[in-house]
Formats: sequence, structure tokens, C-alpha cells
Amino acid sequence: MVFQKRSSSEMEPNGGGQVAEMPRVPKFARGKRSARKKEGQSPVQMMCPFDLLATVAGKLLDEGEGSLGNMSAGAPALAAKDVRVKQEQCDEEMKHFKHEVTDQDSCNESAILPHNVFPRSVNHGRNEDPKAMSEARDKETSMISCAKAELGCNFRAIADRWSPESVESGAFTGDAVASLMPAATAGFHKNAPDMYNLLDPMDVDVKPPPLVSSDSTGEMPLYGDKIRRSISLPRGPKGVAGYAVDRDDDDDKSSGCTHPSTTTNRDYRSNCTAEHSRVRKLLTSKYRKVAPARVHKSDLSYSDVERKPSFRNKKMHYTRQRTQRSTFKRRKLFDRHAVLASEFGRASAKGNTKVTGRDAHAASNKETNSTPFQKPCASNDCHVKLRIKSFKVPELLVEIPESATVGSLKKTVLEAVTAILGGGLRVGVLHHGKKVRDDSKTLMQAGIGQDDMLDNLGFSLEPNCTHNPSQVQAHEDNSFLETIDTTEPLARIAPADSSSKHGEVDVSQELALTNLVNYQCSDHDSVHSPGGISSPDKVSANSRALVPVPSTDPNAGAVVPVNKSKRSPEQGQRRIRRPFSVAEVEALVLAVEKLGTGRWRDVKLRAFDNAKHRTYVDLKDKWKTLVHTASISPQQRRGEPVPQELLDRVLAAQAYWSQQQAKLQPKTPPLAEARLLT
DNA sequence: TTTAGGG
DNA sequence: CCCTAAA
Repeated sequence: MVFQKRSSSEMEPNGGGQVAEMPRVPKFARGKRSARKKEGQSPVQMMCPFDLLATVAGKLLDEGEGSLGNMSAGAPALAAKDVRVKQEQCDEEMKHFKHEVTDQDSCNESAILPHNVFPRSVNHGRNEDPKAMSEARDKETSMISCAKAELGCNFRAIADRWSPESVESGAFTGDAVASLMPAATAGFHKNAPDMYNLLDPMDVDVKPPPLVSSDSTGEMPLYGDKIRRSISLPRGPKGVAGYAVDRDDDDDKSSGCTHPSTTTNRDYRSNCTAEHSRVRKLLTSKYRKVAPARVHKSDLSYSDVERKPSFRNKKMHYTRQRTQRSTFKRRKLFDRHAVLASEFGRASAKGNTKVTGRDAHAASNKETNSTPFQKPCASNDCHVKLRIKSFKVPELLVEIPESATVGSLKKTVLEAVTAILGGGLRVGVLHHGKKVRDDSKTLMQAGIGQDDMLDNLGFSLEPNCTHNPSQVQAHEDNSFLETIDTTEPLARIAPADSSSKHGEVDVSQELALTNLVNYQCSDHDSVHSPGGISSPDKVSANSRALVPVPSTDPNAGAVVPVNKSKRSPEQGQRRIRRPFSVAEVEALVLAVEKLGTGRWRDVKLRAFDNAKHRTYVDLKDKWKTLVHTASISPQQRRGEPVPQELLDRVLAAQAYWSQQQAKLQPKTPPLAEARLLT
């Protein structure tokens, strides 16, 4: 029972399911925290995306070769038909993808179980593939396995190694601590979010948990509980069951998303759908490469990277490194924007306009109103008269609290539009779904103005970009790699199409897929609608289903590039209020119990790594308020009620860590702590 | 960049 | 949530 040097202690309220975190060292003592990367990721976690990705990519390549590959063909414009076809193909792909996901999900569940259920020996032998085995070992740390069923063995192997340790650690649980914080212990087992085990990379540590479980038996009830939870509560309220934290990818990007939603693996479908649609959009718009690539590059880049903290593909890794740093900043900036023009890039291509012909012929058109224009005569003399009835603006995502006034909504929208316009707009001409790139062509040459064209003419709005369409094309290929990290994953798919001929395609696809995968894997986030506060229960169901935006978000985030320059006015905007959900609170409590107060960055990484909108400062503040809340009468509390149990834990943890801190102060000898724990 | 606190 | 001094 002794843990020497408890100072390093990490609370293990959970009963030791996890291993303790890194010792808490005074910040001065701690070196630069480079840990971020280390801590944040666990190999295993990465596995899943990776494998999935690989699989999907493979499929895509095989099956979709035509689809994605062709797309990129480099043809400047795709015929509407082609687009459609591609979309379909894409759909197919998506289906596959879904399947993949499904597998994954199931895998997750099984993955979880193994830890608890399977005896360590269980699978060691199963994994025949040496490679896989080694991989599994390498990645032993993390629990999340988003991998496919095939990986199951790996997981088990991992689990094997893992559980024993955990168990042991569990056995250690300090009684002293338990006695110290009776209340705290009470809830640990039941409340420990699954995410803990699954997500927390740190859990891997083998240290005994400080606060841990009261059970001196050394049993690992935790696991059992977790298992149960994972199974029974999959869709628990607010996603608590899954992962307490909200990984709001969408936040930043999609924060704008009108419906913040909670995503869960199970909800993958929704995500998938979102992605799917997204893909379609991408496919549809040829332009995306033009402006979007450039635009997104700077602003949106973080989206993919940020989102998938857990994802560690080698390739992605690289990307991440490059982007990570700036990401945060960008993120911050984005947070400030109430409005995100989403998918501008993708959409850019799509801002099709309706054109109405004003000729006599117009009348002859089936749809008088909506019908495009008509050209009276084919001769050179003839003028084509167009009446543009409406311009469709590229998609915009506007995030605004429900409580906001209509006026503010208008303003928000205006800002969004302005943001886009601010950068300057280009008009694209679509003829038969093809973009007419050659500006020097006459309408006639382009075939515009002929009667048959009436319905086939469209205008698109695209962000003003310096690149010439033609140039862009060429440019893309070259810059592809460079832009990859910055560019949104999905968006990237488009590039892929353009560069299908090149070997890069594979990469791009993979990357794109990767992102998707991550999403799937990371769906555990629960996102709350910015303004709307829905009851946890409801939310869980609904929001989870909703998730779509997240995927899109990256793009959304990308949209704002323009804002950057003009965002000055909004700069000072206060971030939208996002009340912590019970699930988040639980995650927070859990993390703090384990890490202690004063390590907010770690807490963030641990429990809110995917919640872009929750900064460590936010977490710290939240903790502060929680402590306060816990100390006041229930009647005085406002907002979504936090379960008393959680509040109790808050107080317990607070007390515990305060004490720890106090001990540490006097430069207490390590043994002192150990003694106490014992 | 993080922490720690006050506002 | 924001703002900032310190570290």
C-alpha cells in the first residue's frame, strides 16, 4: 500500500481503473510540458483510425477508383451528369464507410469488454500477425479502439496487459484516501465515464490511484461498472455514458452549427450522413480547389488536426505537428466568431444562381420564372439577356444562441455574408454544370446563349482568389501536399480528384478518410447547442443524432478566412456561452479527481481534448464555479442542475487536492504523503 | 503557454 | 467568460 511519493500522485477516484497520471509536480519544477503530445495520444487510439482509414482508403481506391480518381481528372469542370454519378459513387463509398464504422463501433464495445472480461491470456495467441502484435504492443496504452473487428485481438492483447495492471493498481487504492473522501469514493465507480478508460491515455500509467476506491478488496469493480455502463448506457444522457467530454469539433468550426449535437459512435450514421453530404458537396463543386484550397489553408487548417487528437496516423501525425501549434490560436480566433461561413470553399463552387431569361423565348421555357435565360438568336449580333433573380450564397453556418434576438440573428448573418464578401467575390459561370473557365471565350464560343442552354447556365459565387482557374489547377497538384494539413480533409478529397492521376491521390484520400474516421471514432463528443440548453436526456438522444456538422465544421471554419482580415470588429466579441453539461461536468470531475487541481492543461487534454471550445481556463473556471456551487444550497443554484453526487465529488476532490497542495508546499518529504495514503 | 485569481 | 500578472 504504499505508494511512495504520493506527491506524484494522481487521484484515482475511479477506483484505479486507470493508472495514475504523471506525478504532479509544481509547475516550476516541471519542465516545459512537452507532454502534450505524449499524454494526449495513445497509440491504440491511433490505431483505429489508421486501420479504418487504411481499409476505407483501400476500398475507395478499389471501388471508387473511378469515382474519386476520376473526379480529380483535372478536368476543370465536371458535367452535371458526371457530378451526379460521382456522387452516387460517393454514396456507395459512404455506405461502405458506414459499414466500416459499424464494425468499428461494435469493435469498440468489444474492445471495452475485453479489458474487463477477458482474462489476460485470452488473446495473446490470437493475433497471428506479428506485425499486428507488435503494433498492439506498441500501442498498448490507449484504450480506445476504434479499430475494426479484425483488430479485436489486438485489443484484447492490450487489454490483457492492461487489466492486470489496473487491477493491481486498484488493489492499492489507498484506504486513507477513501476515508478522507468518503463522498468522493461513493460515486467513483458508477460515475466513471467510460471515456476514462477509453479515452484517457494517461490511464495507462501504472501508478496507484490516490483518491481511489474505497474498496480495499482490490477488486476492480470499476471495470465491471464500466462495462455495464458502456453497454447499457451507450446513449446515456448527454453522452455521458460514452464520453463525458464533448468533443466538439464542430464547435469551432461548426460551432456555428445550428444544432450542436452530441456525437457518438453509435451515431455515426448521422456523421456519416453529414460527411456524405459533405463529400457530395465537395464533389459537386469543382471550384473548391481553386479558392477553397487557398482560403482554407490558413484558417481552417486546424480543423482536421485539432479534431482528432486521438488520431495518430503517421501521415496525420506529420500534419498535425505542423499545424498543431497554430491551431490553438486559430481556434481561439474562431471561437470568437459567432458566425462561420461554412463550406465556403466547397460551397464556393456551388453558389449557383438562378438566371431568368428575358427573351421572348423565355416564355417558351417550361419554367417561366426559374428558367434561365434564353437567347433569341444564335447569331453574333444577338444579345443574351440574363436576369439573375437570385444569387445563392455559398453555404453559411451561423451559430447563434437560441436566446439571441432576431435582430442579432440578422446581424450575425450579415456579418457572415460580409465576411465572405469582404474578401472579394468572383463569379463563376457554369454551363451544363461545367465551369466555364476561359474568360476570353465568347458566349457563343462557350455555347452559352443557345436555346438549349437556358437551363444549363448558372452562376456561382466564389471567394475571390488570385489564382486563375487554370493556374489553380496546376497549382493544386503541387501544393496539394502542402495544403493538405491545412485543408480540410473532406475538402481534400476534392483535390484528390483533381490530382487523381498523381500518386498523391492516395494520400489525399487517405487523409480525407482519416478525418472521417476520426470523426467516427471521436464522436464521443457531445456538443451542446450553443444557445440552446437542452435537457441532458433529450439532448443525448437528439444531439447525438445530429452530429453532422462536426464533420463539416472543418470546412466551416475554413470559411472564415476572409474574416481574418476583417474580423477586427468581432475580435472582442465575447464567446458564446456554452454551459457545461452534466456529462462535461462529470468528465471534468473525473479528470480533476485524477489529476488534481492546478493541472488544467492536462485536464483539458485528458477529458476535453476534443472539445475545442473548452480551454483549460474554462475548465479551471468551471471547477471554480463547481466548487462554489457545491458549497451553496441547491436552491441557490442555477442552470442545469448538477447531480449532488458530482458536487460531492467536487468538494471531495477539491479538499483532497488542496490538502495535497498544502503538503507539497512545505516541501513535504515524499514519505509523508505515502504514509498518509497508506 | 500555463497557472492562478480577480472581475 | 474575460483579463492578466506571473511563472
